[in-house]
Amino acid sequence: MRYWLMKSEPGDCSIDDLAALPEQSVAWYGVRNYQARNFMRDQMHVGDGVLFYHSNCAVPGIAGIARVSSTAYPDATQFKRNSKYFDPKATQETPRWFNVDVQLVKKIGLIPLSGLRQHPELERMRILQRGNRLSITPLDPAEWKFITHTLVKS
DNA sequence: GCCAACGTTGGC
DNA sequence: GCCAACGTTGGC
Repeated sequence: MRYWLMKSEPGDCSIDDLAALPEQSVAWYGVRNYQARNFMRDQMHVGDGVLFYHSNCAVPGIAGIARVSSTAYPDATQFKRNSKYFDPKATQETPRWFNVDVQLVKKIGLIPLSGLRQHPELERMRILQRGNRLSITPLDPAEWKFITHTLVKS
């Protein structure tokens, strides 16, 4: 069992968008960074915990709890010529990009980035490091527990 | 909208 | 393989 933080731009797919989807599940397509791809392809398992993070918006922060709901499979958008995620170097035989599915567990009251910074327990989180841009980052179990048990208001 | 930080590209 | 140029990310 591993834990992850996954960024989504709410203008693209917000926590409410996720909640409105069938099965409250979404294919995490569009990742075009090798490190993030490798996390999905090589290290994620069904049932892994996910913090659903809103990035590039007015109040960035953790908006919900989710779970990995599929193993990785080729990202369909890499083959679609009219998609902004189209990759001319990818082929059906040798796909370059992969994604998992992510399913909502529960929406939470937004924990803003500024709030995360208040807690010494979380100071090593990748999301809080200067210059971090990686859209998928692993979480320590202790960080997951602190956030989901202590910060999340039930 | 600004801009620092980072990843990728491509000439050499 | 180096590294300058470029494009993107994402907080502010």
